[in-house]
Amino acid sequence: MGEKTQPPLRRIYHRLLNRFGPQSWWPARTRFEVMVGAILTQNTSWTNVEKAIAELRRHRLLTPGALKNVSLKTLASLIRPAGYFNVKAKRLKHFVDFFFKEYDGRLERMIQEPWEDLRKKLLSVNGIGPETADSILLYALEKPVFVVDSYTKRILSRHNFLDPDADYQTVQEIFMKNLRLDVKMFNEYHALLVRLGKELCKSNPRCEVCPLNDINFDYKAFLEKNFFTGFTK
DNA sequence: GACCAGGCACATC
DNA sequence: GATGTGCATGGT
Repeated sequence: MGEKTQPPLRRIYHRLLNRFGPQSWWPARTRFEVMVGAILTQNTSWTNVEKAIAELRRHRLLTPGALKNVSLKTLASLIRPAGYFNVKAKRLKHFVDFFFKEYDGRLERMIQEPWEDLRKKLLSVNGIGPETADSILLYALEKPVFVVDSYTKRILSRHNFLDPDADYQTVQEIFMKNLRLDVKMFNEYHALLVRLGKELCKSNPRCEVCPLNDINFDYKAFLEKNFFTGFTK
């Protein structure tokens, strides 16, 4: 595709907020629960994750200590509804092991670390990639990091602000170099993009009713380009 | 029954 | 470095 112009990030944000209202993320009772949810929701719908979280809660496993002591087998069976349960059970274990090894299982120790250092450490944990790390940083620890996900890319590229296969860091920098590093706003912004993605920007989009439809977006050209090839990006 | 969902690691070229 | 594949359930 041709040259991309800089997306009007403030305008987009206010449009979304005006249309959908505050999303009050992350849906969780504790910081630790946010971190668990961040791993469980990898490539998985939140409704399925909720079922897994409910099971963990029912078994009183939503604390670092309890999760550390439960067997891998039991853990996997409880998080079944979240999908990829064998993989995710290991990932949760890797994460709690890391949490105890680095911070003695104490949130207050983790949260006082500069987020740039913490981010690097999180990324070194097997099973934690950039989106999961940033979700933990922003939503569990309230660090000013912008979370990029597939919806973010899809929405920006549909509106021709982004190459569809731009990498994570490129997309993240668009936001973090052009907005105030504001935890509350980053929280809301990402949640709003997910809301837009779920509601209107799915594989069968109705972009003519998208609240961003007049922001650098040629709906007719979009349809001509994508109608026979699918809308997945 | 196909397709999708708030990714990531690993193999292979 | 780019590209492909396995992981798995539940909703539409």
